[in-house]
Amino acid sequence: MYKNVSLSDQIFERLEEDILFGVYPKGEILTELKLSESLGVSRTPVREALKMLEQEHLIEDCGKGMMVLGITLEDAMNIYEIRKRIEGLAAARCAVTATDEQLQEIKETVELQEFYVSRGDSEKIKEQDTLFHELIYKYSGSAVFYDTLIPLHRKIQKFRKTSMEQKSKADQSLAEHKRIIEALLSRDPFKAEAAMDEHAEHAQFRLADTFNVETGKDH
Amino acid sequence: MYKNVSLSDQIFERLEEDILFGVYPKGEILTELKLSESLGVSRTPVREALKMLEQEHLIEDCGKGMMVLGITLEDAMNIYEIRKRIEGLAAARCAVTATDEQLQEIKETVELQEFYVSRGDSEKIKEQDTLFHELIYKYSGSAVFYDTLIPLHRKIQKFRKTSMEQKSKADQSLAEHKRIIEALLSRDPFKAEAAMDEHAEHAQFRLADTFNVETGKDH
DNA sequence: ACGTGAATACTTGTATACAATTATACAAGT
DNA sequence: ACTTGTATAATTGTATACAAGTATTCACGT
Repeated sequence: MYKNVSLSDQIFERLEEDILFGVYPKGEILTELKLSESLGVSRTPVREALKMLEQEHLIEDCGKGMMVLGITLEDAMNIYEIRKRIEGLAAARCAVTATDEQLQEIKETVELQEFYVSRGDSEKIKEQDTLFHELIYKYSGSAVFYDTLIPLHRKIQKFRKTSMEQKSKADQSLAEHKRIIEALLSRDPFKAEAAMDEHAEHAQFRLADTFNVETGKDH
Repeated sequence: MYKNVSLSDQIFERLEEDILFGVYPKGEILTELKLSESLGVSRTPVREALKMLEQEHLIEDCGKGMMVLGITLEDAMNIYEIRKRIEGLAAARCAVTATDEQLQEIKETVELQEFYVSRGDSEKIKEQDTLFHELIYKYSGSAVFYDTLIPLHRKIQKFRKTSMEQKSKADQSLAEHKRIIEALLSRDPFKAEAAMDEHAEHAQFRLADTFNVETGKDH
């Protein structure tokens, strides 16, 4: 399920990160030829990587190459609106369907996150946060949750990392993860759903606070 | 935003439909060479089509080719669980952000749907149903909703079509679409959200009834 | 100065060739 | 009968060649 060994995949991951972290700013135009030359490979794997980025809606064909779209703060807020509504469900399913070993795997990410929070390493915190959520999607018992939530969660990694640079926010996030893993370990889908819903809600607040956005209501 | 002209895209659409409708049953193995020969094209576009199908999780690399996964009834039920939670939000946004022309475009699909319901043409009903929902995603004001909901809605088209073969269910669905477009035209996000949420809920019931599934609760 | 049109360069889509990996079949030894 | 090793076949990953379409440039006429 998770092999990223081919050149195409490597290039995809690299470009995805570069786009999400602004190395290639919005509006920049990427062409197969230039990328293949700068990366020292042929057009074929570059082309496949661009196809994947296009499917993720991070770039767009603009006639003279692929234009970088990237992720706006507004996109991120909308992603949280969606996550608030379905991550709890995924967590509830996970509480019921995951094996004990899988729950231990999730627990491990919380412990590592605690370690990195004590060190103030926001990059590593973000990594464990990513793993925590992705494992819950993975063990939710249906690929539908995984496939739907993974791209959303991946796309906001830059914003998540920035939030984690504030100690108080990193502490809050960790505390919420602890409540979630506790609910999962006690096999309580209701508690897991509630804890995850609250986590998503708070994470959105933290994002809004970090970037001084009006949280507001949807309508 | 919507150009599907290249061979890759044509092959993708054809294979996607064939997989979703069971022409290629679950477990069947597709190889680039065989497909390229049977379609009379080179491996390159076939390869790209397979990459897209893999990203949509409809096929999976199994070492000796790509194995067809397809969509199970359980997947479809999970997709409805997700749609129930976020389609209402998309509709609410649409009520606020869509232009009058765009709303007319949506209304048009309801009128065509009514025509096809009177004829009992389930294929055409499904097509207009698809268009109705996809336009709402599209005019929801954020690509995030579109990108998230489109693959989910596409994947269950076979189940939607089967449901629409029963006159009573087609009538119900049409009536619900009418309520939604009415709310959209009155620019009422709350009514639009409520009407869409109810529609998704009922559509799930109709699916469950059609295939004799326990609707149950999530947990 | 401005529009028009042709030539040019750029970019992608597709086909094909080749290399490398992996699966398969089959034979030999225990 | 079962494993092991080897040869063979199948399959994909990557590079490259070529064609077609599209944008750009620049010269020319007005």
